[in-house]
Amino acid sequence: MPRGRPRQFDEDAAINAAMQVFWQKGLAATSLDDLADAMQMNRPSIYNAFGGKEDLYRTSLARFCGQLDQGLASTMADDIDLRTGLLGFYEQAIEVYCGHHPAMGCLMICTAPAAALQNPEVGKDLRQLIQRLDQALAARLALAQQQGQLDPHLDVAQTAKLLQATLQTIALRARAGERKSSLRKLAAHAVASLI
Amino acid sequence: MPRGRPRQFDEDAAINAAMQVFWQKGLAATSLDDLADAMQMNRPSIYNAFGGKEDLYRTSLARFCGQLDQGLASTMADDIDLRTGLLGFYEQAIEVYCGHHPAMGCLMICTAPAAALQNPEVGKDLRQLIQRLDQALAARLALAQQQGQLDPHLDVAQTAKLLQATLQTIALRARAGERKSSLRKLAAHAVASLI
DNA sequence: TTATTTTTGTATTATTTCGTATAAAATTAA
DNA sequence: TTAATTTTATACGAAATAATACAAAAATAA
Repeated sequence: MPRGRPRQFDEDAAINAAMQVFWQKGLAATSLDDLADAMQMNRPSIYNAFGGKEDLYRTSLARFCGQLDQGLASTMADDIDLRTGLLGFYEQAIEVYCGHHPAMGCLMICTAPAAALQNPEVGKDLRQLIQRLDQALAARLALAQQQGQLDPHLDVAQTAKLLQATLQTIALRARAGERKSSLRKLAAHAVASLI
Repeated sequence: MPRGRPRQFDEDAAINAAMQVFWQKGLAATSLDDLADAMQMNRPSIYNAFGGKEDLYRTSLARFCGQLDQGLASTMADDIDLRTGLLGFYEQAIEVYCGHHPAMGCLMICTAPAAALQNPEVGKDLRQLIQRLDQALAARLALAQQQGQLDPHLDVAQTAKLLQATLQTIALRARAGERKSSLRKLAAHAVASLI
């Protein structure tokens, strides 16, 4: 047990609350007062527990992408058919991206690019997350190729990038108001035409 | 000739200056002081000539996308081979997206989504611009199909969306620091695998 | 010349936002 | 019980921002 006065907030719940605000408003348009309201904390407590606004944004980003990662790992496990798994991954993403009214798309894809130049650390996060997803998808494609479930001449690295492009367009279109049904059709067409 | 004191600023140059600022910082992180500095105008003149910040952002957005439109029309004219034209369009976009240091990607794709929920008019602009590009690409694909230059079974509407997805991922990756050479490879692979 | 119109530039006011200072509160360690 | 530690909550001050008021400037129209 730590020594001082116990915290009154739950760290997970607080980060989740912050994440919702950032997801809706982006980094720049979110004030610490907005965060304090949503997190039910006062500003000094936020500074003390999480650092400044950018730190908290990056923490939220990491959590959001961690959840997507989990979705990727569960739907696209090596023992699940590649195409089935991919469609499941997109389906899960669509549910997240369209899970609010209005739909908010993806925290990373829809809000981090705007902040990336003003906040170089965010830019670095964005770059790394894109790279990681490219690599994860390429690795899964390479396995399928090895197992003879994929055209052996397919360029897995480039195809992985186009599969991520599909995820990105789903995120953007969701935030722009496109319907789930339309996004599902798009995902299906991407899988069918790319691999 | 209008009656009063003549304007000291050039409207086109002023909008271009504003566009540069929005392109780098996004809507929310840009203040009217930033704009006044870049446009070499004082704030009351900006309000008078262009309305508030959101109006000026939408004006910048329209101009930016108008320029991309021109690029699309010139590179993908009906009398130019579809694949050649598409590659030319992507090449042109890459030059624009990577034309600064650091690269800024696309004003629309990289900054409008973050602002879309707070500023419904921006959301509407985003939605319409995405739709227009889908339609323009689909129309060009349909023509090529009619001329026997494309698999007649290809779903032109869905393929158009994936071609736009390619443009979007190029924009995002450019802003995240990916190199021109890498983006060119991606564009080439997309064209080769999608149509 | 005089009146009218529009832009310009300075100034002003109110609001937001950030970051921190400070003291009280609540816990553990000694 | 006392000291030490950490969080909480209020408050404060500095800076940024928005939006407008107002008078001077520069043009045209009569």
